[in-house]
Amino acid sequence: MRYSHQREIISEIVHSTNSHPTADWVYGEVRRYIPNISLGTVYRNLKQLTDEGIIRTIYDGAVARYDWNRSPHDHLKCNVCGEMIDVQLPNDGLRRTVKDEYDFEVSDVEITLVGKCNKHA
Amino acid sequence: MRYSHQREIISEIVHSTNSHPTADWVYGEVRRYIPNISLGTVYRNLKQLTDEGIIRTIYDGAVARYDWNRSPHDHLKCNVCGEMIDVQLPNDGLRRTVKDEYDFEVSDVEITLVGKCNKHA
DNA sequence: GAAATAAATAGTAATAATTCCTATTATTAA
DNA sequence: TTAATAATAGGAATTATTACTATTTATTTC
Ligand SMILES: [Mn+2]
Ligand SMILES: [Mn+2]
Ligand SMILES: [Zn+2]
Ligand SMILES: [Zn+2]
Repeated sequence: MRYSHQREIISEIVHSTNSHPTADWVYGEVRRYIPNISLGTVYRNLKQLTDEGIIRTIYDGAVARYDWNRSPHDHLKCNVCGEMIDVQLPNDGLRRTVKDEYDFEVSDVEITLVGKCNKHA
Repeated sequence: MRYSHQREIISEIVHSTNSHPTADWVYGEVRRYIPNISLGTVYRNLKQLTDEGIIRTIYDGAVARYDWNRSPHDHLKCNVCGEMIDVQLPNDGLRRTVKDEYDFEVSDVEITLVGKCNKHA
């Protein structure tokens, strides 16, 4: 994977926010710097960055969102303001439970708690 | 919501399997009983059944799957055979953690553990 | 530093999943 | 039975994403 200006900007933009942006939002931001970039280029690079482990892809319902935070963590999703908040929840218990009770070898834990964030009383 | 034959069959089909089927799979099955049913009807009814609380909609990556099991539960997803297995994991700890540490009011807990099921040694 | 090589791009077409639209049909209440 | 209207089939539209291709650009070689 050789250097490209567009990938560099895309990576910087994803790294600049905690909002877990969608491809479309990233596209809008990149255009401020590269007005004629194509949406396909944004998608291709977001995928490449994910494959290289530079960012993470997460799913919010049916749409993909991108996350600069690669360390294992979970999310709180506020269904009032839509915000996705990073949290680190203990999951050793869960891992052990499924290993013991279901003989299931866990490689990845995905936890999303949906509800109301503290901005709404 | 008044009675419809198509909705009845769709509901029965979702209730007949533990496989968390996609809309397309349900469509294929319903056609064995109602050959000229339309895919739109399948989607509309799956949504209505979800809204009425008769089934649940869950997301596996970007595609919706449907689940007859309405009681709160979690999923193990085997990335070898693709199976989604129902499990009940304790989450009181998680709820309390986010309530205390983030002042976040949880209404729904979504946990998916990805890995390898016991069918693969 | 120019030429050769091939990865990356812009622009656009294609696909997949899902929703919307509308004339017709079927369910239910009177 | 009839009237009111929810639901349907069939197809068009939408949304998110991927694929295609001629051209551009980064990197390597001389
Ligand atoms: Mn995150
Ligand atoms: Mn389930
Ligand atoms: Zn909020
Ligand atoms: Zn398996």
